[in-house]
Amino acid sequence: MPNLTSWYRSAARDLPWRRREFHDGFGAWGVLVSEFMLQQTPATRVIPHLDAWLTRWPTPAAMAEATTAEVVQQWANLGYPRRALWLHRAAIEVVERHGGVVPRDVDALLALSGIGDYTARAVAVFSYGDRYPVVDTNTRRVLARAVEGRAHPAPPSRRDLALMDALLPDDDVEAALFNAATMELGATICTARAPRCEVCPIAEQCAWLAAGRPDTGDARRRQAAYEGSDRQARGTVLRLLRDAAPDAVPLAAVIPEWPDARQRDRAIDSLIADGLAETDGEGLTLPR
DNA sequence: TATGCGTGGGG
DNA sequence: TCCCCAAGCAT
Repeated sequence: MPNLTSWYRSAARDLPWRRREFHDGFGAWGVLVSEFMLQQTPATRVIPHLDAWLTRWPTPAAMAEATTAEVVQQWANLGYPRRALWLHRAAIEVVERHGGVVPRDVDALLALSGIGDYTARAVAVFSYGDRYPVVDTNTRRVLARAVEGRAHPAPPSRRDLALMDALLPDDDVEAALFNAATMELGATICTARAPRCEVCPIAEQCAWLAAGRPDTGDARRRQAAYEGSDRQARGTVLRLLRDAAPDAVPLAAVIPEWPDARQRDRAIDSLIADGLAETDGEGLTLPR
């Protein structure tokens, strides 16, 4: 798909982590932080937080010195606050195992907390310029459609990596561009809900379009309802702790109005178990 | 392999 | 309005 990278060169969004100054200023640490934030959070929501984060903690060593409470509070409303915990742990591991330098080796990256197949290769490729397949949800959707002729990708698997690897150009720089271009196409043109095939640069090579876009409206596994869920309870408790920090909230004042007291207590217990909260028996706080 | 894990914007 | 889903990861 040779027209994909040429399309990317002209159509790519101007995102902070794609700018030269960003890489010059924050290096692989900046890429790592941005990738953590981008895990399941839209780019437009990440942008306002990224600069503040990196200004406060410009290196892994700086962040390793922070408390969990500070990190969770700075994470604010980005969602999935366990990511803040994992990023903090990863910073500490980078200091302890790698002298404060984000590793280049994919296996070393994979061994860091909160880093999986996507993030490890994203850092290796987008920061260090090495040649690996970078496969995220956008890439998997583009491959499912363009190559396999299906509206939706199968669940993530190692096969995605092999498929993308086979499509990657030999040259490191071109391969990195191809990775980024595929993700960008999925994010902006080949979207999940309303793909804009009319302006797609690889429409002529797309198996799904050639087949008449079968199964366009098929819904996949439904996300569990959020209203009334344990996750909502956890989110509400944690917001309370963030707003109160560094002060503790008396246990009796932790969302006493919550309709399901057992669910509330379950949320508190699970936050403590995750390391996102702690208690002395009287109050609840973000961990010190 | 399937599930749990936040939060908010857009169709 | 409601619902889909978003640069995933750990278990």
